[in-house]
Amino acid sequence: MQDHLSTTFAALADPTRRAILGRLMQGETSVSELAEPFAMTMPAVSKHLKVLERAGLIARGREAQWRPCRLNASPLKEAANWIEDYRRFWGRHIDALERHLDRMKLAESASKTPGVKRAKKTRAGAFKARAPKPRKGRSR
Amino acid sequence: MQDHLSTTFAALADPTRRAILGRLMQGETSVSELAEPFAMTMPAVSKHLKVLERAGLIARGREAQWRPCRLNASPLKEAANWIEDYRRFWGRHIDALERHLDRMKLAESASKTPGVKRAKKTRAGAFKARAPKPRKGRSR
DNA sequence: TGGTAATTTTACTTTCTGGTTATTTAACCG
DNA sequence: CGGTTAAATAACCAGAAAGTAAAATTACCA
Repeated sequence: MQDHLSTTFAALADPTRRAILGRLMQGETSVSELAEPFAMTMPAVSKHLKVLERAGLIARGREAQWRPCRLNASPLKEAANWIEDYRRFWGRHIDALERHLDRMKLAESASKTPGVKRAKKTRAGAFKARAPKPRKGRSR
Repeated sequence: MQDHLSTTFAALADPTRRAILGRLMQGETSVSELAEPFAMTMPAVSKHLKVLERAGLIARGREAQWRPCRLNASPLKEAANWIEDYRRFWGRHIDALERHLDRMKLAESASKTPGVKRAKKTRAGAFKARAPKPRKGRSR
């Protein structure tokens, strides 16, 4: 997965990991305390912590038999900066997401209904505006 | 992966996908045009687009045999909001990330050096502050 | 009607992820 | 010393991701 930003986003793409970061906002703590709210074994949490650590989102110390974890949010700054560039785009086409979610919901209930088989009615309608530069030359 | 936020972050955790979003900032375009900069086949790009679509980050139309893609940044808003909560944490412990990166770099070069075998000197040093509530009772 | 272009789908492979149980390491404590 | 506690590691597994090549779909065009 190579680059730093990808590692950061990948680390955030898990609700357990985000919850762990949330917990760490209120102060450094031990692994078992972090694990407690979750319905999973310690090694699983340990792996999540390793992912967070490799992303630089947490730092770990050692205090006798405990390995306290503390939050380090700086990689989030980089992520936030990346997202910032898109700020001027949310706001226009605002409801496209909602339409998307609606469609998802429909698709879901449709898939729950057997025998429907996805009617072939998906034609045109959206995107009548401009053709995307057909560029006849350069078949490549 | 279930939840919406995880889906969004997962979609962002790939440089190809982020580049596609970047390209889409300068306007809607066709799949083959999107694919052009990348050293991968069309089906691969098609899959990336599907990931972005399922995350609600792009919308797709149909114009004859083209399926133009357009950017929809609204899910990024949600992601940005989540990250915002951590803003007050970057800034303190600023250099923890840099230390982390340095350690990574060291580990890398160390692993390139055969016969070193990781000297046992990793004790204490960091985290002398407060023990994380040893809580003697409740063995559980 | 047949050809061609754009894109998706299918089928398959490889690698990564998130979880498990069982074992090991490290440090405390009596 | 031996026992207990905190955590990591090892070995394993199922399922998702990311890629490929080849076939199918869809619509234009002569």
